[in-house]
Amino acid sequence: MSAPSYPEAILISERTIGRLAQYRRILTELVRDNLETVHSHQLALRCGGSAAQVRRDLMVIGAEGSPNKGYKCAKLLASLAEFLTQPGTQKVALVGIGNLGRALLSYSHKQQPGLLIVAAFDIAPDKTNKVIDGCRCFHIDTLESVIKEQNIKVAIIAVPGEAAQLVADRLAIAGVRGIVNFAPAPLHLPPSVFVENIDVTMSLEKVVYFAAKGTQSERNKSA
Amino acid sequence: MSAPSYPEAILISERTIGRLAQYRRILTELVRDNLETVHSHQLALRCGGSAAQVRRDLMVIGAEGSPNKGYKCAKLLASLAEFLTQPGTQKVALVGIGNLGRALLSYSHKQQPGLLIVAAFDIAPDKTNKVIDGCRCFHIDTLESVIKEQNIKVAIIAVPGEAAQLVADRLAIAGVRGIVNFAPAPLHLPPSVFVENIDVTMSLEKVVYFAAKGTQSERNKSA
DNA sequence: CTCACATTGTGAAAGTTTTCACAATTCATT
DNA sequence: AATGAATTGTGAAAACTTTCACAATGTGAG
Ligand SMILES: NC(=O)c1ccc[n+]([C@@H]2O[C@H](COP(=O)([O-])OP(=O)(O)OC[C@H]3O[C@@H](n4cnc5c(N)ncnc54)[C@H](O)[C@@H]3O)[C@@H](O)[C@H]2O)c1
Ligand SMILES: NC(=O)c1ccc[n+]([C@@H]2O[C@H](COP(=O)([O-])OP(=O)(O)OC[C@H]3O[C@@H](n4cnc5c(N)ncnc54)[C@H](O)[C@@H]3O)[C@@H](O)[C@H]2O)c1
Repeated sequence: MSAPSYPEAILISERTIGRLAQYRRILTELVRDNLETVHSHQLALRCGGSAAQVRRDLMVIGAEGSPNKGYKCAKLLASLAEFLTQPGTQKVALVGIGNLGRALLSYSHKQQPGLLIVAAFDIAPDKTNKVIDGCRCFHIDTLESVIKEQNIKVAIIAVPGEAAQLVADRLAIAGVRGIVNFAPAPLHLPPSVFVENIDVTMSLEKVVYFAAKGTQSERNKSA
Repeated sequence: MSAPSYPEAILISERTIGRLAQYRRILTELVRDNLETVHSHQLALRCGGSAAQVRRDLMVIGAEGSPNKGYKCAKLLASLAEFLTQPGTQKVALVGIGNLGRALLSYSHKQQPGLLIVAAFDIAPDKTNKVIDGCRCFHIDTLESVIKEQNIKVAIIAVPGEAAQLVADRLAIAGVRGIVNFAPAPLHLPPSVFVENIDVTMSLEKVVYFAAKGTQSERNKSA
């Protein structure tokens, strides 16, 4: 017996996972447009990377293309979808129904296959106990019970910076394993919770800097 | 005489610039709270990095701290502000007054010292020729003239993906040198224009992946 | 005044990510 | 069938980023 002692599941970098998600989005379009096959350099063009990088990324999920013909769109899309976990499957919670929160609700709602925000929370009574863009809005007091009831594992934080850590702690205790954080404050959480920060002000300041000084190529990318 | 032939202005990485912007934000708070000095490890805690990294970052702008006492908050803030170009100085344009665009307008408006959105554009007549959150909204047809008139160098794109490249081209021709792009499409522009992509869907998918699989530490960060 | 200590500044090591470059493979055409 | 052109898969190099670790340096206590 003894656990098979896997070759220690090769861990895949955050960067690579992000790009794989992009490839999925692109392939969804290609398949919709009835494209049969696609070359690495075409994918590179559509995501802003290099062909070599596309091939390397696809290597990690064991995708196979054929020389001179490239990758089969449908097959590759299926591989990516399986690898990344089906979209639409994951239920997402939103905390903070302010200006940004409402934009995200309308966005989630519109996305075709995308991730779905199924519950939103706020502390302001006038924002709760209603349905916005098809999503039920609850008072923050019910956060734990709703998250557990619906077995939600992913959340988005869109509350003011001062409230972010408190909200994050509660989410983590309620069982959330991954958070997208829009508040400009670092979250201190156990490493079992994955956090992705989106800091719009920081991005703007970067752009201001490089717009003023000489630019720095528009390489790499994305949040 | 002869131009001093600078030691070839050491080019500073995008990552570092982003963190310097974070330090500035943190220091603004510290100064507001009348803190005299700050240690590298305190800054690290408040931005989610390591003390060594903070020191290395500050090194590139030639900041000086004193052993055992750390950095002088006021002086460091001044150095950062000078290095990054004064905030509030830079005028920003917004293209796309949809759900996200309006959230950004209200945000810009609220930010204390922050970057200021001074002109917004949309193609829909019902969104233009009014003032939202203190920002004048114009029809997209007037983009070139307004941008040139106000000498705007930085813009935010918040239009649907299909329109993004077209808008970007027009911005670049009008003289914009840096763009924050929220549309999930890569922009192909001359390298003299700096582009920072913020891809919310990609970030969410990353979080979904790492929430499902074992996590990957909440290291590094931000957009 | 001297000592013990906390902290900076930084060269060098370690780690990570991207790019290069090329053999192997497939397909279209002759 | 053989040739040539295009493209994949991937080891190895290059480039870049972070961490380590420690000498140098102020600071405050005794
Ligand atoms: N608006 C933007 O475009 C934008 C862009 C980038 C980042 N952000 C960040 O996103 C966050 C939200 O921004 P916003 O513009 O939507 O602000 P907002 O003030 O419009 O909305 C914040 C919402 O959070 C709610 N809230 C406050 N404390 C709470 C708590 N403890 N629990 C639950 N809900 C609480 C408020 O009632 C409000 O509805 C802020 O941290 C902001 O810095 C906003
Ligand atoms: N809403 C979100 O939370 C969110 C999050 C991440 C990314 N995004 C992306 O940001 C962009 C905008 O999202 P949104 O939710 O605000 O969409 P939206 O449909 O609410 O707004 C888009 C706006 O762009 C305008 N527009 C369309 N074509 C234009 C053109 N050629 N020139 C000028 N204006 C034009 C429309 O009139 C509309 O007002 C999209 O690319 C979306 O994928 C949105």
